[in-house]
Amino acid sequence: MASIKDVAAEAGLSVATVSRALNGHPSVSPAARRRVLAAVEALGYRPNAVARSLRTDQTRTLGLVISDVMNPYFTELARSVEEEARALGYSVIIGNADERPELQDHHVTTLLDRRIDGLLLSPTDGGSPRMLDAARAGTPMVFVDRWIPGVDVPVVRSDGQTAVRDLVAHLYRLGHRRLAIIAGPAATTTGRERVDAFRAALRAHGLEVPDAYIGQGDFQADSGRRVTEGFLDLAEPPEVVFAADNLMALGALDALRARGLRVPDDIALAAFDDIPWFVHTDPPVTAIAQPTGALGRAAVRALVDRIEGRPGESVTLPARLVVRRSCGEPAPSPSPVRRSTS
Amino acid sequence: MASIKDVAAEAGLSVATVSRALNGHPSVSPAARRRVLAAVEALGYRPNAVARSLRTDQTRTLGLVISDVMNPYFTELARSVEEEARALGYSVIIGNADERPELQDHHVTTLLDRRIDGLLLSPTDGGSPRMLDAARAGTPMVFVDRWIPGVDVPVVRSDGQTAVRDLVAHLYRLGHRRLAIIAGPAATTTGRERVDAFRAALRAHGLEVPDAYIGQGDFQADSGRRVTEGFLDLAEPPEVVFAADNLMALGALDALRARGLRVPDDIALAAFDDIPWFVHTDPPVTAIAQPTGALGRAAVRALVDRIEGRPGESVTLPARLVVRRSCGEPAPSPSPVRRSTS
DNA sequence: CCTCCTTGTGGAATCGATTACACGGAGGAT
DNA sequence: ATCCTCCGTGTAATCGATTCCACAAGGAGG
Repeated sequence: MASIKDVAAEAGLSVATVSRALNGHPSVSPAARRRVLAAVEALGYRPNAVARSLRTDQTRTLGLVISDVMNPYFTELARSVEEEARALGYSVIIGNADERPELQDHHVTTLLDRRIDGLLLSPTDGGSPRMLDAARAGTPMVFVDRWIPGVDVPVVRSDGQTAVRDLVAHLYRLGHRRLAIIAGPAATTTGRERVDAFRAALRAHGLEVPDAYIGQGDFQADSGRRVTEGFLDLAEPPEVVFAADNLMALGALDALRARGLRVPDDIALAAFDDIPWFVHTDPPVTAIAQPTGALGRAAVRALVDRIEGRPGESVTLPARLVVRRSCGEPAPSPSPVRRSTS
Repeated sequence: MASIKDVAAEAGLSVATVSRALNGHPSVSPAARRRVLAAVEALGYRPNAVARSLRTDQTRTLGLVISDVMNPYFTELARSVEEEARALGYSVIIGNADERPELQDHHVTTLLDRRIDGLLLSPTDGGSPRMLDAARAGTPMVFVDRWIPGVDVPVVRSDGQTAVRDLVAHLYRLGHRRLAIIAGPAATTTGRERVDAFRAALRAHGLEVPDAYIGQGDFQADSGRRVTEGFLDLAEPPEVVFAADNLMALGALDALRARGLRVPDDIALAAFDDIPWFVHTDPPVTAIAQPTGALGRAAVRALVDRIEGRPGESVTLPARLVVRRSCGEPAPSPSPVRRSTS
C-alpha cells in the first residue's frame, strides 16, 4: 500500500508538502497542490489512519458499549449513534456486553487500548473498575439510557415517569387493580427507576404493590417467561403484567400463551420500550416509547462536545405512552367502543 | 497515559526489555520480568494498540459491512461474528450500509483506512469500485450471505433451494396454486437466487409464476407493503405471498391487515429468514430459517484463515423450513385444533 | 589462560503520518 | 542598493511501540 513517501517521490516534493496539501494547509502553492493530487490519484493513495492517530493522538473514533445488541431498542440506539457520529466525522466501534459485566469490561478495555476519543456507555451493572478508572482519568465519556450514580459523567436518558403514570392511569381506568411488574436488574438504574415510577404511580391511585407482584428479571426474554409463570402460580395472580423492557415482555407473552391465556381478555400486558414488532404481535402490545433516535443523537453530541473541549451536558427526554390492544382497550380510533364488559 | 518509556524508567530497564517481557519473549530474566510487571501494575500501563499496529502492520481487527442493522437477521449475524472473532483474538468494527451503495462504500473506505486485517462483506449491490479494488489488491476478504459473482473471494452463505422446495411442497399440499413472491433487489445474489429457487420449485409441480406475481422489493418493510398492495389489486390476487426476507414479510403483513384480510384464511404468508418475532406475530409466520450463528462463525474462520495465510474456503450451509400457522396448517403440535372459524 | 558460545540487555532504526523550525528567494519600503 | 517580510518548501523530531544488531558477562571447552 502506497505511503506518503511514495506520493512525495511521485510528485517530486517533500512529505511535508504532501501532508500540508492533503490537509488543506494554506501555505501550499496551487502548482504543488495539483502535483500532489495527481500523484495521489496515480498511486491510489489513502492516508494511513493508524499512523495519523499515533501522531495526532486522536482516532476520530467513538466507542459504544451497549448491554445487548439483539434488543431492538439498543440496535436502534446504535444506529442513530452511528449516523450522528458519521455526520460529525467520527466512526463508531460497538461493543456488545450481553448484560455480562466481564464482557463489558473486556470491551471497555480494548476500546481504551485503541485510544478511542470518547466512550458512550450503557452500563450493565454498577460499573466496572476499568470504567471508573477511565472516568476518573478524564476519558471523555457519556452514559446513555442507564447510568451510574455518583460518577461525574453526563447522562443522556429518557424519563419514563410521566409515561408510566399515564400507563397506570390507563390501566386503572380499564378497571385493573392488581398490577404486577417484571423488573430489570436492581444494579441498573433503569431497572430500579421503572419499578419506583410504577410504585409511585400506583400509590397515586391508592394502590400498593405487594412484593409478590415485583418479579426480578434481567432484561432477557427468558426471565420474563420465568417471572410471569411465577405470577400465574400465585393464589391471586395479577390482572396486568408490566414488563420493564421489550424482551421480557416477549417472554411474558410466551408464558401467557403457553398457559392458554388470552391477552387482554384473561390478563393484560404492557411493556417499557416500544419496538416496531409490537404492532404485529398478537395482540399488539401497549408500550412506553422512548425517543430512541433523539437519545442517540443527543448522546453523540454531548460526547463530541466533551471531546472537543466544550461542556457536554446531560439530557433527559420524555418517553410517551403508546396504547394498543394488549391492555383491553382498542388503540384510539374513530370507531365506537366495541366492548361491553359488565 | 503512561507509555512504555515510563514503564522502562520505573523498572530501571530499557524499553526493549519491557517490550520483550510484555510479549513473552524467552530471553528475559525472571528478575527483569518481575520488575516490569511491578512497574506496569504501579503505573496502570496499557500498551497503545495504535502504536503497535503501526509497527507490526496488523490491527487484529476485522471489518464487517452489513446491509441493514435493523434487520434481526443481520443483527444476529453481527453478534455471532463478533463472538467468534473475539474467541480468535480479533475485534470487529461494524459498518451499516442501510442497503445504500454509497454508504457501503464509505464504510469500506474508512475500514481500509484504518488498516483492518480483513473484511467481511454482505454487498448491497453489484459491488462498489472500492470493494473491487480491495479484493484485487489482496485485502483478505470474505463474502457472507450475499456475494458478487466473478470476484475471487470465498463466500459463506446458506443454500435455501431445498428449503424453498419444501415450502412450495407444503403450500401445494395445502391446496394453494397461485403463489406470488416479493423479490429482493436483482443486484443482490440473494435477491435473484430466491426467485429462481421459487420458480424452479413451482415448475416441479407443473406451475408457472406469472410476471405479475413477481413483485420487486428492496428488502425493506415498506416495499413489502407496496408490493403486497399491488398483488391485492390484481384481478386475480395470489393465494400465497412469499417474502424474500423478514422485513418485507412484515410490510406484507401490514398491508394484509390494512385491507382487513385474515391470515391464513384469506391469504397465506411465508418468509425467507426466520427470526424470534415470527413466533409472536398474528399469526406466527412460516419461514425459512438460515443457520445464522453457524454462518457468522464460519465466515470469521474463513477470513482469519486468509489473514493468517491459510487457504480460507467457501462454505454453504443448508437452510430449513419452519412451519407455523401463516400458511393454513397449524404448526406440528400434539394439541387438538382449537380454532372453529366458520 | 584464551577463545567461543550463550544469555540478557540496551541502542537505535523503523512504521507513516504531522508539524516546529530553518531557509532561500521574491517583493516592498526606505 | 539594503534590509525586512512573507511565502513556499524542506529537514528533522516526534508519537509508542517492535525488533535487528551489538555488546558485556559468564560458563564451557580446549
